[in-house]
Amino acid sequence: MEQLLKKSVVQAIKELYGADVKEETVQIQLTRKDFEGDLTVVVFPFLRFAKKSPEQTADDLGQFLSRNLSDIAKYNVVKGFLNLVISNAHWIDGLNKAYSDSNYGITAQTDDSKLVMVEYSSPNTNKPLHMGHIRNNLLGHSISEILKANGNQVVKTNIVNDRGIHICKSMYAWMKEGKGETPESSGKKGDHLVGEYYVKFDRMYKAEVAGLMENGVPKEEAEQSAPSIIGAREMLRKWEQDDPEIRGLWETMNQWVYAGFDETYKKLGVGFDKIYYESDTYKVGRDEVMRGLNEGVFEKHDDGSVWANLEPEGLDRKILLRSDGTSVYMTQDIGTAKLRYEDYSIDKMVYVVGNEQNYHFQVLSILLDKLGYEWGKDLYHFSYGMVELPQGKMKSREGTVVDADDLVEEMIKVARETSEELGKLDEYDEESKREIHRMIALGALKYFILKVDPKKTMMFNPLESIDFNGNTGPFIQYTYARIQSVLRKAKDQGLRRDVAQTGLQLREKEIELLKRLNAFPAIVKEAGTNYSPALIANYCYELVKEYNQFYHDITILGEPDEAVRNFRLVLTETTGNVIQRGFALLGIECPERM
RNA sequence: GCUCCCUUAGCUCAACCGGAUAGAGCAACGGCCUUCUAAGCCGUAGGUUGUGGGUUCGAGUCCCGCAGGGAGUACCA
Repeated sequence: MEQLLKKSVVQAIKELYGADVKEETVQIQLTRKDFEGDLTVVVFPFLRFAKKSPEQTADDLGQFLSRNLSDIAKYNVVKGFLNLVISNAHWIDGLNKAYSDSNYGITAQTDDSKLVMVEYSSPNTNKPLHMGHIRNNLLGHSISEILKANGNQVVKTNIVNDRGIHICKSMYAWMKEGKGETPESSGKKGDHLVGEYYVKFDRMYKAEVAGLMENGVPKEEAEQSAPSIIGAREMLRKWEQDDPEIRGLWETMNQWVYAGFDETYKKLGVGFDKIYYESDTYKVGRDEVMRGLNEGVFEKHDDGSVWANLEPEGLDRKILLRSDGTSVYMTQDIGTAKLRYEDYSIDKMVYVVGNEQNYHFQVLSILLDKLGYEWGKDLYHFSYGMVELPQGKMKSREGTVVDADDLVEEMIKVARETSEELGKLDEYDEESKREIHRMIALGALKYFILKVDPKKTMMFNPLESIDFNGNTGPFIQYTYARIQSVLRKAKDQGLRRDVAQTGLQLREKEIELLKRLNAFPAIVKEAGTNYSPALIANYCYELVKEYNQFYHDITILGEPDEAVRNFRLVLTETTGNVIQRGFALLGIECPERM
């Protein structure tokens, strides 16, 4: 409709004023609620062609459009805004299409679909996942679903940062103080256990540095010469030299962590098509760096470290290999990228990584370009904002984190309590109840995170917890459950549904709802081009708010006129389908009752 | 120091690449369950969009200055 309208406006300007305007300059927006109408044309841009007042110009256009477009029932002019009222038949026709199309709003993949690889999660294997990782995982999963819904082929990938100084720190502390503790012996989840040793390392290290400083060693020297950091570095060096003992311990501890991560991923409902391990890719990266060095792209310092000089690009120098020959983060990212492009014919590479790494990706892109990869500059860093606590940023080492597993458990507990208080599920067995509580808890958590603009820093206050009323996931799930309840009752009464008649008189709430439903495909597209699950979340909220008003004001099953009742049932079912489809794009499930 | 980002109601967030009188939820107060699920619906109150300029028919949105907050700039990842 909007496309058609734009074309007609262009035509109108030509016929009325003899000027050529581009379709892009035609501004169509939804009419504000305070005015009568559905769509509004902004006429200010055309005044210079019309050489008339805004009101007069709008009126000219209004007359032209209602003559030429049958779906325009009437129009009115307020200042420079032309408000168009679209016919009911048009909206009902749109509803019927949505109702009959089991993929309404979704663009199917085809043979020449683009292949998009989405990297997300990418955890370090030295500590458990926290709230920040949850945001990353949920965004990555949702973005993947949204890209699929826009006709792309998507490969979800995870680069596990399983090697490096960080894991050596946990290993060092475990060797020193672990006394052979394992997940089995302690009953602790593997990632949590390893994380504890990471924290222990930090305490050990800080104590050593403090001790050295008390003995008059300067701070910087103390930080470099503390026994624990030297020990950890030594382990990293041995690891890169394939020392069997170190490799054995490393493998054991990593397995503990993977088992823990798998559990958390499963709970969150996220997954991957292809997993890369830094322990495999860093060598490829190291080879690439050496190649760059030989080709004169990088430079070697006297101490043996290898650097990229990015000063010509207006940036700094960046280290690529340490003086002891070990790799840094950047080294492996180069290798990982190369491997991926060898493994897949990638049209677009998306990195879901926090905005604290903006600089890193700027550099990565330049380095790959320097190494001769033409796709280097096409990497897209989906840069999302941090999750902050009232005390500020989360820090794993200092233990100021909201643990992912704890948070999910807490949410389930609250969901169960709320549910039991309301008592609507009393006649169900424990198993079904647990399943519904889980859906609601995750719905609340996921929606809470995904409804905010990914680019923005967001605040989470653990003390206030996450709401289940108002603009929340459970509110939207509740509406879905309510809809299913109506549909079940309709079925019990033997009511059949069929496409609605277009000639019906409609109530205002019904038209509002129809308009919302009509907008869904455009929202899915917009969410795709903007990489924004938040647009889907906010849309679902507005749709559901609209539906609840309709539900409250207007009877469905009690309507005596069969055609009208049928229309309302179609409207109800379609709303339910759109909610479910929209929520699926967010990775949120909808319970049939709650 | 240098670079980038942020600042909207008491709190958490919206505002469709510059459009009409800046919207929701939470918290507060008041109404609505004999009727399709009250995790709902309706209403009241709450704002000089951090601040000062500029650009134009029109600025929360674009440009410049200032204040406050954050991130990056490591032989950390």
